[in-house]
Amino acid sequence: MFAIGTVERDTGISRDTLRIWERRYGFPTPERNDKGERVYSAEQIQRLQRIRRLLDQGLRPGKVVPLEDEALNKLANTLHDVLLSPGDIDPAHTRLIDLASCGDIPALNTALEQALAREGLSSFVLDTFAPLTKAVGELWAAGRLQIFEEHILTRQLVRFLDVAMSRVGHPPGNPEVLLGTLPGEQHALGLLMAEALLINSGRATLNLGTDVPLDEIVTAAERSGVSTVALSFSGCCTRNTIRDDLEELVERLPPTVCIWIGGDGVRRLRRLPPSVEIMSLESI
Amino acid sequence: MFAIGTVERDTGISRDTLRIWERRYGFPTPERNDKGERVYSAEQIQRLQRIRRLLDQGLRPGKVVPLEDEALNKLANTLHDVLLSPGDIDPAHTRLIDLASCGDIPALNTALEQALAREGLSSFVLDTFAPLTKAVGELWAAGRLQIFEEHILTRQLVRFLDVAMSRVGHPPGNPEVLLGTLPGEQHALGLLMAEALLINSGRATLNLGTDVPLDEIVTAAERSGVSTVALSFSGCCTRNTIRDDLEELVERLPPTVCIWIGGDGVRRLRRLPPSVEIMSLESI
DNA sequence: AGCATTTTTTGTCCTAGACAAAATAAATTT
DNA sequence: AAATTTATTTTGTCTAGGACAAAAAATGCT
Repeated sequence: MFAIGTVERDTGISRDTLRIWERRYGFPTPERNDKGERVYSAEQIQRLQRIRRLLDQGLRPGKVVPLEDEALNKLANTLHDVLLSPGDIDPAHTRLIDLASCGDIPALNTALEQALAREGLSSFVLDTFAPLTKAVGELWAAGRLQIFEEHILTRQLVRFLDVAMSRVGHPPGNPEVLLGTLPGEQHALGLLMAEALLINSGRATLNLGTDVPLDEIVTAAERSGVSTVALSFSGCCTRNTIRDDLEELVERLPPTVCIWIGGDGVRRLRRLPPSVEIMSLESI
Repeated sequence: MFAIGTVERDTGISRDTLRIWERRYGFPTPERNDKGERVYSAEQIQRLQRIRRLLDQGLRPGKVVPLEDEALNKLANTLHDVLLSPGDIDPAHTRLIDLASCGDIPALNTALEQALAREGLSSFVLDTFAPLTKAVGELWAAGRLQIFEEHILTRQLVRFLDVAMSRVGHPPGNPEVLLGTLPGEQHALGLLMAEALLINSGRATLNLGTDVPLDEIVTAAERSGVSTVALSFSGCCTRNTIRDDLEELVERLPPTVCIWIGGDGVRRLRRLPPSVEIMSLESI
C-alpha cells in the first residue's frame, strides 16, 4: 500500500489532482491508514498509469477516469488499433522497431550504423531515423512499451545522433541557428534531427535543448548573434499559449532574426505572427 | 514573478514546504496576485536555491531559512571556502573552466579531446571530466553562468562522454549494472561518468537516464537480469525520502541484486539499509 | 467551412491544523 | 568517559473543501 506522495512520484499525477479526481469521478478509491491518510493499492496505481497514457493521447479525464476496468480495456484497445494501423509502418523499418521494442540495444545500434553508412546522414535522418522516432512514440502511446523501455530507447537514439554528428564535426564560424524548446516541452529528438541536418549542410548550430525559458532564448540569441531561432513543438504539447509565446518572441528578438517552428504540435496553429515560418525536416 | 508551482519545479522545494517555511521562518515572503496567490520574485527564487544548497550540505532549515541576506552570504562563503579550498582547483583545469564559462564550445571540445587522448578514458573521467563537471556546478551556483550557458555546457559535456563511450563500444553480453536516477533528479552527468568507467572496464550497462519511477527501476532490473542497480543523487536533490526509496528498492528488488548509490546527495545519509553500498567514481 | 461567444471541464492554489519521523539534547547505564 | 536509552524539538507531509481561471467543447453566427 502506497502513500499519496509515492503515487504522485510513480504516476506523475499531482496530489491535488489525485484528490480532486477522487472527489469528482469516484476514482481512485484509496483506503485510509490509522492516521486517516490515503493509501493506494498497487492495482490502483497501475490503473492510474494506464489512465495517464490515455490522457497523454488527448482524451479527457471526465471520459476516462470514471471508467470501469472493462470499458478502460476497450478504450485502450481502440486507441491502440487506431494508432498502429498496419499501413502506417514501413516494412523496411519493422526490424528496427522490433529491435527497439525487444530492447536489444547493440543490435539496434548496428542496424542504425548500417543504415547510416548506406544512406548518408541527411537521408538517414529523414527516411530512417524520423520514422523510427515516430514509431517509438506510437508504441509508447499504445502501451506496448514500458516506461523504462521508452527511456532507454530515447536515450539510445539521442546518443546515436550525437555520435553521428560528432563525426561530421562542428562547422567553423559563429552559430547561425539556435535550437530549443519552450518550457514544458521535453522532446529533444526533433531538435536533434534538425541539428544533424543543419550541421550536415555546413551550418553551425547552438542547441539549447529542451525546456528553455523564453527570456533565456532571447538572451542566448542576442549573445550568440544567430540569424535564426528554431523551436520544436511536439504533438502532445497542446498549450494554446504557443501563439502568445511566438508573439512575445517576435517582439523581443532583434528584428533581423527569423523564427522557424517545427514538430507535430505546429499543425494546429492557424494564424502565425509574421517572420515565423513553419519548417519541416525535409525543408532544411 | 512566478507561481508556487514554478518555484517548486525550479527549486525542488515542495509547495507544502514553501508555505510552511513562510509561516514558521518568515521566508520566503511572496507577494500576492489579484487572485490572492503567492507570486515569487526571481531574487527570492535565487535565494531559495542558495538555501537549498546549504541544506544539502547538511545544515538545518531553522538555522538557514530565516537568515538575512548578509548572514546568508557569510554562511555561504564559509562553506564555499571549505568546499573550494585553494588546493582543490587543479591549475590544469582552469583553462577548461575558462573555455566553458566563456562559451567557446569548439575550443572546449578540442581541449577535452586532447585530455582524453592523453589520459585515457578512465583517468580522463576521474581527473578531468569530474572536476570540470563540479566546476560548472559551482559556477552555476555562484550565479556566474546564465541558465542557457549552463544548458549548453551540460549538453556538450553529455555529448562528449557519449561519443567517447561509443568509441569504446558496448561490451558484449547482458548488462550487469543498471543506472538511473529517481524522479525529481535531473542530473545525468554522474550516471554518465559511472557508465563510462564501467564500459571502459568491460562491463555492460543499462542506463535508464534520469527521473525514473521507482517501480520502473524494479521492473527494468528484473527484466534485464542485472546484478547491480546504481543510483545517483546529486547534491541539489531535495527529496528527503532517499532512505525510504532505498528501503523500498531493497524490498522490491530480487535479493541477489545489490545497490550502489553515489553522488553528492548521499553524504548526508547515515544509516543505510543492508545491501546498499556507497560508491564513488574512483571505486568503480 | 471559418470565426466569435458562451458553457463546461479541469488543474492549481488557498487556509490552518494535525501528526509522525528524524534530529538533537538530555539522562541514564555500562 | 563512552555507549545506550529517553525526552524534546524540529521538520515535512498530509488532511479538508472551496475558489478560480485557463483550456476545451459546444453553441451561435456569418
